[in-house]
Amino acid sequence: MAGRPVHASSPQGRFAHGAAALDGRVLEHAEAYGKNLFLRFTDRGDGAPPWLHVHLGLIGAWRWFDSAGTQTAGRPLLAADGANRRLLLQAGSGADKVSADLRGAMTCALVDDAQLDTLLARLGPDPLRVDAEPAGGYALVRRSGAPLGTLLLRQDVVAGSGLIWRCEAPFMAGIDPHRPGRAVSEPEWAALWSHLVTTMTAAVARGGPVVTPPGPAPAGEQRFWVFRRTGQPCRVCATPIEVEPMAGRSVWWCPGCQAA
DNA sequence: TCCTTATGTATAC
DNA sequence: TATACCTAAGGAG
Repeated sequence: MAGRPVHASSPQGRFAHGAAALDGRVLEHAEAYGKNLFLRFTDRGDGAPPWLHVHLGLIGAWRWFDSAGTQTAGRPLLAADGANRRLLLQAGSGADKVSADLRGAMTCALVDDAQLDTLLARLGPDPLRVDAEPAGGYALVRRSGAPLGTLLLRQDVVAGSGLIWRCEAPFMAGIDPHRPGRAVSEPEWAALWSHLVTTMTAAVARGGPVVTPPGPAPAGEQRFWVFRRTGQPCRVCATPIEVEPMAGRSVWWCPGCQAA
């Protein structure tokens, strides 16, 4: 949609004011920082903020449709209806028309440059960005007594990391997620970061879902080293994968491969 | 039809 | 640490 005027509406009504402020403006570009998506729209001179900030949270999703109304991307919606559309963006006309349907997002708001700066200031290095500086994340890790598995959920440590990565990255680096941050060495952090860059980049290239172990996986299948593999044998050493609550959510790890 | 779960985070204790 | 919030799918009854 970039470079084209966009028709915006909020069929659900929850974002009606914002959609009205966006309607008809040209989308200049889209950029992601961690889990946050920012869309910049041209200034129409009416004082409306330039940025649309979207965070999908736990359940949000974008779904894309072509001019015929056929879904072309995003998780299929079985019981399709327009009632829960937070934001509907449409660009082009005739056969070139495309639509993006946003549902269930945790955040969908217009922000100005200052608010954007505030949001970005809370984010640490993003493994998917070439300008990322992982040392900033390590500075927080090395002076924290919190477990690595907890630190890897913090967006100021690694922007974009989440439950999958807080399990998979420690496995790939051979570190027990219970290990306190201050006991993670600089080379170990470098290894964690390298694994995050490689696997997150691969996930984006694949268009998801995420696949961390090397080797072929059937289209649409998710394969992980430890994530949600409670009791199953480790793919490396066959030790049963363990699970336990950490920071209010589950953490999975291999007691055989991951050094305390 | 109801209940649970989901790759997240802000806020109130 | 608990809970609220948003939506949709799958399973139990």
